[in-house]
This record gives sequence, C-alpha cells and structure tokens, in this order.
Amino acid sequence: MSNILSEQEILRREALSQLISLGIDPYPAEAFEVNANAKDISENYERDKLNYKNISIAGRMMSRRVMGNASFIELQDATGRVQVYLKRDDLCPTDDKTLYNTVFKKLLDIGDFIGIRGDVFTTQTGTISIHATELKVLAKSLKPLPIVKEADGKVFDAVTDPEFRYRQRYVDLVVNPHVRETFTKVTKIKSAIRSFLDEQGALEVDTPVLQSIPGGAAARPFTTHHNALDIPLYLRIANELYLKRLIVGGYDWVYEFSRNFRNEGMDRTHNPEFTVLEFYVAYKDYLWMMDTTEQLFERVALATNGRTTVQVGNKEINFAAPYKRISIYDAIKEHTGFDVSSLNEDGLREVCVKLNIPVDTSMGKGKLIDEIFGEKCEHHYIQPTFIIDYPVEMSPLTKKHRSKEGLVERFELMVNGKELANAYTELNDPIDQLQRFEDQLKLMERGDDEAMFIDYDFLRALEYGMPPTSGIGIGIDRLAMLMTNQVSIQDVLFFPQMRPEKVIKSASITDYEAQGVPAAWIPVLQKMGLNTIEALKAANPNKVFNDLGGMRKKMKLEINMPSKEEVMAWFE
RNA sequence: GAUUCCGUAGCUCAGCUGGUAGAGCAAUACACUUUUAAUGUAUGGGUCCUGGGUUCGAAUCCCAGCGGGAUCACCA
Repeated sequence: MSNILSEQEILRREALSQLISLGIDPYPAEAFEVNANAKDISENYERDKLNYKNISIAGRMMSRRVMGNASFIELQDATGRVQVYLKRDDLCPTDDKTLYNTVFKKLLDIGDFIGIRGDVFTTQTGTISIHATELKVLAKSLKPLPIVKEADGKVFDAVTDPEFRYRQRYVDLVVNPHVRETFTKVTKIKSAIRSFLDEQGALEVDTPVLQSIPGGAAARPFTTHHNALDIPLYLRIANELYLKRLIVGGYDWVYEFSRNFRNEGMDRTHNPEFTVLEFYVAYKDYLWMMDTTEQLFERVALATNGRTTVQVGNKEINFAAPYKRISIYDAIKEHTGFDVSSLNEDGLREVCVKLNIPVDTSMGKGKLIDEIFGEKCEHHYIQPTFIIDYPVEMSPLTKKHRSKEGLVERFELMVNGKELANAYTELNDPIDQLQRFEDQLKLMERGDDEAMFIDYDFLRALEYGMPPTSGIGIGIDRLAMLMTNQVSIQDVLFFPQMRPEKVIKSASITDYEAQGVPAAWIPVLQKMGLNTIEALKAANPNKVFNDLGGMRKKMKLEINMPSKEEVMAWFE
C-alpha cells in the first residue's frame, strides 16, 4: 500500500474535479430508483417485451466502446451484466451535448457507478441492450479495476493471484463473478441448516465468545485481557459447554453457529477463526443423531446444488441418506489388519511401531488409537461414513457406551477423507464428568498440550441435572468447501486471515512543505524516489539540484527552477 | 515452524548463458452511428519487492530480509 498515486489515479481525480466544476455531484446523496436488473432483462425480455419500456437500472460501467456519436457499455449490477446503447442525440436532445461528449466520453471511467433509464431493445447483431435516454453519475471510482474480459466461457486476463484476491476481496468479487456465486452458496448452506432446525422447533442462541475458561475442545486459545475486571479472557475454542448449560436450563433443542478461534497453524484448511454449528437435543442419543445428520446433509446438498450429489475434484460424493456406519476398531482392522479392540497402551504402541506411526510417551490409549485411524483409515472414507464407538480415553465429554466396555457413544462423520462432524450421546453424570476432567489433567501432566481444563461451573450445572442429550458439532467452513468444490478455506471465507499488509511509508504533502519544498516540486521529488524526508536528507544535495532540472524537462513541467540556495534549504 | 517456488507498467504476463526494460488489455489524443474479449492510428506510463555483494556493467548471478503460493508439521 502506498499513498503515491499512479498516472491513472491522478487522471481519475482530475475527472472528479471536472465533474464537480460542471455542477455534477460525483457522490450524490439521493436514492436512485432501480426497477430492473441485468439477469431479469436477459432472461425475460424476449418473452415480455412490453414490460421493459422506460426501465431504470444501476451498476458499474465495466467496459466502454465509443463509435463517434454512439457507444456501447457493459453495465454490471448484482445480478450480472447487460449492454447499454448510448446515442448522443437521444441522451442529449437539446443543443447541449456535454453529457455525452464530456461527461460520458471523457469523465467517466471503468468502474464508475452510473444509473441508466431507457428502453430495452435487441441490436442488429442480436444482443439484448438498453437504449439509454438518461444517464446519472452515482459514484466515481478513483482506482482502476483490473480488466477481465470474457467470451464464450473463455476468460482473458483473469485475476488469479491469491494475495490480490484475498487482501482485496472487494475487487475479487467485482471482477470474478463465480466468486460471488460461491459465497451466495455458502449463505444458502447456512440458511438450509437454519430452516431444517427451526422447522423442528430448535432455538437459535448466542453464547459468550469471551470466556474465562476456554472449554469444550482441545486447542490452544487466543488470550486477551479485560481491563475493568483485570482478568485474562480467552476467545472461545468451542461453545459446547455453554449449550449444555442451556439444556440444563430446560430448553430441549438449542443451536448456535459458533465462530471459534484457535491459535494454531494456518493452511488451506485452517483459518484462525472458523465457524462450527453445534446443536444439542434433550432426550435423544447418538443413534437418533446419526439419522438426523443424514437428513440434514441431504437437505443441505439439495438446497445448495439442487441434487444430493456433489462433484469434489474428480470425485462425486453422494449425500443421500443413509450413510454407512462402522466402528473405529472395525475400520482399523479393515485398513491395517490389526485388531486393536482389546489391546492396552503398550500393545497399541507396538502396533504403531509396526505401522511406522511415530509415537511418544505423552500419548495415552485414546491418542494412539486416534493416530492409527488418522494415518491409516481416515483418507479412505470418501463417501459419507459414520465412524462410531470411540475409546473412552479420547472423548472426555461423552457418555460411556450402553453395552460395549471401554467405549463411548460417539460418532464422527467422515466425508472426502476428512472429518466433517463430531457427535455424542452427551455425558450427563456429573461424578463421571469430574473423573474424566481429572484424567485429562493427568494427560496434561504427561505433556499432552491438547488436554482439557476443568470447568467447575459446568460441573455444577450438571449436578443440578441434565437430561439425556445428544449433541453434534459440524465444521461449516469445511462443509462449505465440499458443497462449493473449493480446496482452500480462504475461498469460502470472505476475508481470510493474512499477515498485515505493509504500508510503504512516505511523506505527506505537508511534510514536504514543512521542509520548505514548494508544492509544485513535491511530485518531482516523489518521482525521484525521495518519498520520505529521511530519504531526501540522505540524498546528495548537489545531485538532487541537478536532477530537478532533468526531471522538469522529462515531466514537461512549466515551473521555474528554484535557486540553488532554496534547494539547499530543503536539506536542513 | 521446515522445505520449495514465485515477486517486472493499473491488470495478465514475456524478458535465454549478465550488455540501453517489452507485449496485450487498461490509460491519453485524434477519427468513426450497432460493436461482441478485441474499431483504427498515434502517444505516455517502470523503486524490475527491499537491502547488501560479485562485476566495467545486474530485472538476470550470490547473500540476507519482506510478502505470497505449494508441500509438510500442528489442528477442525
């Protein structure tokens, strides 16, 4: 980022002041009535021509082709692009042709917002167009947009540089229509989930983002500080424990789209803030939850893409219910040949060594099983598959299995080789819950930095009694990636986290003036690369003085040379 | 955090073993009444990411830094 203007930016600012001197407000306050849009015109004009007389439309001018007294432009609104035909004498019926000759041809630029009134017609070459009778400047654009052109599905000079696209998403959205579509789909996904849950009587709630104990998951939190209370606070890593408190309070189905924050690495599947949908339902168990999850995902796929199948890379994934269910032990047996169901910690460690999976002493039984599954099994599950019945050690918030010793009632939904959802029959026995938290503390002492803290208020809530409950967490960004066939989380988040952009520090006009530099010579110094007062002072005064003359000639400036003494004063 | 690739005009990109910085689009000027990414002619536009080094000479080679991508580690 720099505050030095490019040639094109200077020209646009000059056009701006010329508009003002013509009495045209480049940023008018009043509303502009819009009663048509590009998509509607292109889809419905042929069928219903009479309805498209004297329409009013607004958007950005994205291209301009001037042919003397007639011109074509492309106008882009929220729905797409439409061609506008401007004929000088129709736009300017009187002798005053300023609006066409000066305002439209000279002072408007690509990217400017304009309003057009006129009639829709079809050109001789068969393009639906608007014959303009009025043109109004709605907002001047001072920075040139990248020019992207398209014909027959082929795109020319597309802006693809990820840094440009993510840092200046607003530009990405303007010039890459498919990006706008992707984000529209992301919103459809969330709406579909909301209506699915709302129809069944679920209550959408909000719980604290600032928490004094970051609970409900195993992750490193962001830390902040509350000044008035003088206490550390953490940005939430999960909202699970709060939603369960609400089940204690008597709601029987609550959900929240939870923006979670985790202070961990970033890559194309991880952003420091991300969204998880969690919901908790009283009097249900994880078997009911699997049935509900299948219905939910089928519904989301239909709402987003109109069918249950989704093309992801070269794979077609089918979200139609029901999904395969397999226990984690069976999954491991299937993909490694080892039956680990009855092994103790040492036995599991041996298996890991045989499978070339790195282990260390901090790993308990649960972690070892998790490693084997993650290394050898996870990536095989392309079609939606429930992995069920996890070992108790890796699930401190989950109720023990009703019939299988050492296991809990938990499932993870695997899709395209990745975990997409995680659900359990919730642990509601406060004494067992305290014991599990204490086991986590022991793991923490062994060096497992992902083990959980003890949340005593949550335990107190459980002591009042929580009904049998099933809960689930669904990674919304990951789901959005699947449903929109994107491989980077950055492409389903409007503003993915980036390292802050460096601002190229450069002196302001007043800085130069304070140094005694006349206003006319400031652009010359900037052109010479002397963008800071420090750089100016560090330069050789004699060379600067000599170069001023050369630059004056090169930049064709009609200003008098300052005396050598005057220039020398700039360096003091 | 590690490895690796990349950074040239407003945008998309060329630029070979070091020898005066290029194209298309955009911009500016002129001409032109229906063009389909794309009318014609002419013109202007550069801190070759930054800072060192090697060299008579660096966009190009070397070192360090900054920013980004990819892969890996951590994680959802």
